[in-house]
Amino acid sequence: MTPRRPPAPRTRVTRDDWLRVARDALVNEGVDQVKVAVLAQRLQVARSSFYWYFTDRDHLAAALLDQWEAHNTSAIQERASRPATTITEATLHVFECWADPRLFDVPLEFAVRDWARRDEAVRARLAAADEGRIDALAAMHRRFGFGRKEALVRARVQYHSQIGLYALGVQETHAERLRLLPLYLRVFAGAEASREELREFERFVRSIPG
Amino acid sequence: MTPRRPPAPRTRVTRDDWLRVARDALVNEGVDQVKVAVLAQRLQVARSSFYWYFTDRDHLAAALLDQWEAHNTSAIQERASRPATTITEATLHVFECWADPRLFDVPLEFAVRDWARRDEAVRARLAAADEGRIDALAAMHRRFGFGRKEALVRARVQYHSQIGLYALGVQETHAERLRLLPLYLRVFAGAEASREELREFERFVRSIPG
DNA sequence: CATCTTCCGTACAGTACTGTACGGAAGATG
DNA sequence: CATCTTCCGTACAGTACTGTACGGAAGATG
Repeated sequence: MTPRRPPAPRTRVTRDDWLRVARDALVNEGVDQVKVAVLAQRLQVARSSFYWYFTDRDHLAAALLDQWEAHNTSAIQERASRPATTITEATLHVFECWADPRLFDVPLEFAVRDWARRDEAVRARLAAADEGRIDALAAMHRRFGFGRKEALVRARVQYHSQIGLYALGVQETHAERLRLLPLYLRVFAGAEASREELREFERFVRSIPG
Repeated sequence: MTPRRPPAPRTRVTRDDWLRVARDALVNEGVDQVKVAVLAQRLQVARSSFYWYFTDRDHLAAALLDQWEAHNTSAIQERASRPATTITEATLHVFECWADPRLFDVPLEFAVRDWARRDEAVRARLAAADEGRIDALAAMHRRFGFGRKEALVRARVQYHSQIGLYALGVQETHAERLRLLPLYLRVFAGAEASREELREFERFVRSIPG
């Protein structure tokens, strides 16, 4: 009846493989391009494998969102709440998130933001995340004597500015980042960083691989 | 042969109609959802009408980009180069762009940014636009005595912060915007705005319809 | 090594699009 | 009012996807 097939190398893939290529497609091509057929081709496997791990496309989308939330949301809050003796030192702690791609997955963050603009449920999750992050930054400023309103404004400016920087897709080198650092701190923190604080941050930046 | 059709109301559409629904689809659903079949249905017309005005989808995409460039790029540069006696007054001029949706089409701006993340040619046009806008803001700061480096940083912070604010999809009311205005100015311009300047901007905001 | 479980290849049915061909309707023009 | 031009309806061919059905391969298990 059915002619015997050649032994075939049998490239099996895991659920994580599907998630990984889905994340890449989301980041590089947008949520509309996260297509089962396309991912299957990239994984060199039949689409039916997908339907073993996920019920449908919506199920995959939910899994991608869970991954984003678990990774990016805590990074900022952790750094913002870390003990510091000056506002500039505290601000530099937060800067570590922006400097180290392992702490904050920028491409994924923006893919989710694009996605949110077209999906009500995603939008709600994202708004909650933004609020939590800004609250953490505002609390940080308040610990260094800023009033409630000014702390909120400074938190917003800092967060918006960073998100905006990413939104523009600016590719600053580490060198330029360090060169302009004192000026950024003057604007964001309203104070001058000490030599030691700057040196400490520079050490951190140099320790980032890549 | 062919049975006579009922007279049919004949809803004809123009090239601008196609562009309008395409813009709306781009803004609300992303470039991947700008589909001839969908737009035709929204216009209640056959798809063949589209192919009368445009050669294909790519041609429509180019027309959308032209429209964006013509509208949004000049608004900021015009306000940034307008004469002013203080840095706060100059900054408030630029703020008019962010306050008045007629001057700067925010939804379209962000739809184009999403699009650029996935399309090389769009990315290049967007990068050129960003650079031109920031240059205009930096030149504005230099006119008020800031050094070259600090003028650039202040231009960036202001522009990035605004783009970031939009990226977050923050919906500030005019009232809140006005309430926090002096604080934003202190951060961006590094100076206090005069009562008269604030009152002038408030008048502008109140004159915006809607 | 017989059976069980996990995963995937193939095939099918259905949907949603793109672009082309062509004829004809309706208004514009002399 | 005959002809011309502009635009659109219908029909067709082709492509790219989604989700389901089912059988079977390959490793896991006793």
